[in-house]
Amino acid sequence: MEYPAVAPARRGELSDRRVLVVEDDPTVLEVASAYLESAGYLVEVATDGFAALEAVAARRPDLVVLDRMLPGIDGAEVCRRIRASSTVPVILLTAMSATEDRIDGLEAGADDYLAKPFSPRELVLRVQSILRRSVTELTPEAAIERGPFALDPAARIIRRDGRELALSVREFDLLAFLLKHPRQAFSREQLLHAVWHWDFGDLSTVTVTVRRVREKIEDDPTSPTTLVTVWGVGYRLDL
Amino acid sequence: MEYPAVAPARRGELSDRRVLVVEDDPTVLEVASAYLESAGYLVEVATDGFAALEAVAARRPDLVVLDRMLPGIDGAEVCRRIRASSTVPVILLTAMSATEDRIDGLEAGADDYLAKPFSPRELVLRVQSILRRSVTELTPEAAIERGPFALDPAARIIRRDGRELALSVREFDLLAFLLKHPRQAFSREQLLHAVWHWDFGDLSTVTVTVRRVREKIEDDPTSPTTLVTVWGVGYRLDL
DNA sequence: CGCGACCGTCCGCATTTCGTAAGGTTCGGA
DNA sequence: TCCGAACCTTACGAAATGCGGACGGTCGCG
Repeated sequence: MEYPAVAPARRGELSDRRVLVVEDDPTVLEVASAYLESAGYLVEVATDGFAALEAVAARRPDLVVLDRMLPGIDGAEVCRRIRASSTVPVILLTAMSATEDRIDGLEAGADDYLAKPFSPRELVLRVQSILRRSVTELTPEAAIERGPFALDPAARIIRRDGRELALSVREFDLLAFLLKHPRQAFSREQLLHAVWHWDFGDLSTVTVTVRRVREKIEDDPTSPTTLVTVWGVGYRLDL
Repeated sequence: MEYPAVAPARRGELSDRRVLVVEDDPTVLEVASAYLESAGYLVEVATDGFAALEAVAARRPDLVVLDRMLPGIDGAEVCRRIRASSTVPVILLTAMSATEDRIDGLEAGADDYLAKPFSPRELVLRVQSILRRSVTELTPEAAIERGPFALDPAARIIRRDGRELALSVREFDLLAFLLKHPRQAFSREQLLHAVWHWDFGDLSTVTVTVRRVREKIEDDPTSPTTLVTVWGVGYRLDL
């Protein structure tokens, strides 16, 4: 079996957490964003301190990756101002591993640090580690009600006509994704990427999981009316 | 005395927080108090274990800084007794940086520890870090009534259908947390962080405590209907 | 100093999950 | 009608997951 370049988010944590990356170096920004996205996060970016503060207020990310050295306001100062109005976890990227910076960072209220140059994998690991534990700071995902289906992401429950469906982790994640994007056709590759966070792999994995979901939501699984096949393309959820 | 170069408390946030410092060495006590006060905390002091226990009960501080070496009762022992009746965060001052002490401290229920001789700056930083982290849990806790359960955080009592449950400290903390966040699925790791205040550790600790709580709240603990398992994810309290 | 409560850890077992493969079926174009 | 590709169905088995039981260490109390 083949593995993606970065460890995928853990099961049950595939929810679309938003991470704000604040970095003025385009190269670093590009690399960090790519790795975080491939780990399943929605990445938003800002290239200076003011934009960062605006983004935190407006977009309410679940976590902030913040460069210590920024044009305009200093990173630690940005961190302090974020702290003045928010408890969002902050990972500070420091130029050196000097204790001076570390103390400043602690003082500014950062939750973790990473000395540059840093490994993008390690960044992903730290982000995952913090988000895995966080409970209260996370913005709760909104419940969705569409057609006969009701999705409660926090409880990890999907109901159909009020009855709770007995779904496994994969089945839940797949159906939840489709419920968030109804009436839209997705290829197997797209689903493998969006739900499994795999960059490559056996596409029949998707086929079989679709089959299993159908078994639980279709009145007649042999002729689906809700999770339909789009021939030559993939699948679509009709409501 | 030279005045500490620590960031002052932000207005409206850290003010009014009461920190109890338990330390028999007058010099250390003086220095620590000065730094904490200049950081905006209201500092109260105790010079031995008995006075500390009394102060915790009577003054209900928001955080306790506790020397490991005390005349009379041992610091770790004081910590344990505090834990028996309170969830107030405790920072333990250990004489040496030996891992031995650290383990003892964690076992006694301390939230953090600091090796002596310590930098007063760092002490302030740790205090800030912990109080910021638990700001929501420190706000005066209101009684909650949900379904058949009634939670009285101040008295540390949980009733079910009016009958008081005989819960141990850990069991109480876990059930209380779940009662505060009903119908929401939590991973073991989240629970370990939110209830145990551990950033690492054996996840089976959570599993076992869940089992013990089930024994006391479920009609049939072998097929739970209230504290249910979310397969591949964790646990959820349904009411 | 023994007894029980508490609590973290560990082990064996049962169950569930899920990727993979293999063979059958359907679809659409020529 | 024929054919290949796309899709479906089923089954298998390794791995993951959860659970009960038990053990040992610590602490409180008589």
